[in-house]
Amino acid sequence: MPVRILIFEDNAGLREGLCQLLMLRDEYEITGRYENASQVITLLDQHNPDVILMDIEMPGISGIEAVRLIRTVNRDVQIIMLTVFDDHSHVFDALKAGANGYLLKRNVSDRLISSIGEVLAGGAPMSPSIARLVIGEMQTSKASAPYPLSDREKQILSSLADGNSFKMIASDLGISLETVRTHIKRIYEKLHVHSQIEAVSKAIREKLV
Amino acid sequence: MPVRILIFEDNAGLREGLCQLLMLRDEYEITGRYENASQVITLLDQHNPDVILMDIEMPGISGIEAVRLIRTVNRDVQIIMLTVFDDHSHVFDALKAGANGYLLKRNVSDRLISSIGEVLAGGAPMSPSIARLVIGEMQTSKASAPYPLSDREKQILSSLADGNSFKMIASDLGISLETVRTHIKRIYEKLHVHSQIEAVSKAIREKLV
DNA sequence: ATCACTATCCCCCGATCTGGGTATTTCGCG
DNA sequence: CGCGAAATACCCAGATCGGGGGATAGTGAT
Repeated sequence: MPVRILIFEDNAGLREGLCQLLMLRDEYEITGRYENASQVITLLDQHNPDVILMDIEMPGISGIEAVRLIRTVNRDVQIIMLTVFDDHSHVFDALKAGANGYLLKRNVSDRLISSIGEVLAGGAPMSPSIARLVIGEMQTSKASAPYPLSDREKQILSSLADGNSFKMIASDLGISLETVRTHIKRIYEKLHVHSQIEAVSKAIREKLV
Repeated sequence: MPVRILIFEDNAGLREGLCQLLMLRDEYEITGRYENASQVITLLDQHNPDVILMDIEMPGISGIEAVRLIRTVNRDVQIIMLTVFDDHSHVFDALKAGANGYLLKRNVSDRLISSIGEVLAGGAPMSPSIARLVIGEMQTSKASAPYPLSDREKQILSSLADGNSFKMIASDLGISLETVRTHIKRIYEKLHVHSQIEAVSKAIREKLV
């Protein structure tokens, strides 16, 4: 059985180019090609594709909106974004919406075939710069601030961040309320903050908890 | 100038295999190969590599620890993890520590060469299952619970999360303190929380702000 | 024209937190 | 052995917050 592919791409030249490229191989079947995604849900039912190639910028609804729509009714079809945008927000919005891969158009010619194979094998094909962007996201967590909090202080801070009052923390840890307060005061000094909110917000954002 | 490669891998067989594979190509130069990373900083200085292949499980210090150490002194060398572990915590710890790529040993034979090229070109080579894990991470920021906060409420919540007191929020927005309090009460109801801390912690973690 | 929702404002009271102190014990380090 | 860091505990005064009321006004949908 050939792999069923559905294409959404508003640029007619590129759209036909993609089709040509894929039709060279008989393991692929283009079940449909459209210049916008306004009927995406209906078309999804009609064609029941294995893979969708989705442009982002199209007249009517955007490719990212389309992905969101698709994911409300179908978690299985593999979606590869195919676009010129390599900025942070397009990439993350698309991935959060539920895309499985993200290819820049300039990489399409040499990576499309392998990417379709990869996405069907449970992978997440991405252009190199996109992959770097994605892992860069998780690396931002670190570095900046090695606050010298003691173990006890970290423990109390994280309990505080879970929404516990001083009283609750005290009884959780089996120590006096006043002791909790003393720890909290030192935490404030070390973090250069003056309230629970600031401490918790700083702690969460800088990944101390 | 050949690409200078440094290898840390405790399994002698695999280590030699990697060398054989790379030495087939004269654009690569193995400047060193070691069975543990205990001298990693010294060796880094000595060899000044372009790419490091790093196992995770080694006697002495782990590959992840080694990456952390390397990143304290060098942001430029490209590091590819080479390991059998494909679980969430190994992968994320390694990437957070500063690795640029993550290959499973079972994919090494067919992807090593292309991965080295990719990492040098500013990409982030990953085994397919790893890539899927990574993008799965950002999709967990699930849209499942879109709390129906009004615009004003979101604004106030995010100001609160920045560490502002009710008083500060009131004067920032040019409204009365009591109005801020009313909004806050409604936010608590909608979020099912009972304090600033809980609200802010929930807001940040579910990234409503 | 009524309903639901939003944004605005006010009061009260008790609980909680903040900032300023002081003090004891334990533990590791030189 | 003395020193500092960490953990423990207490007191007080004033600010802030949480939960309970009630109130007016505008907007958009039905």
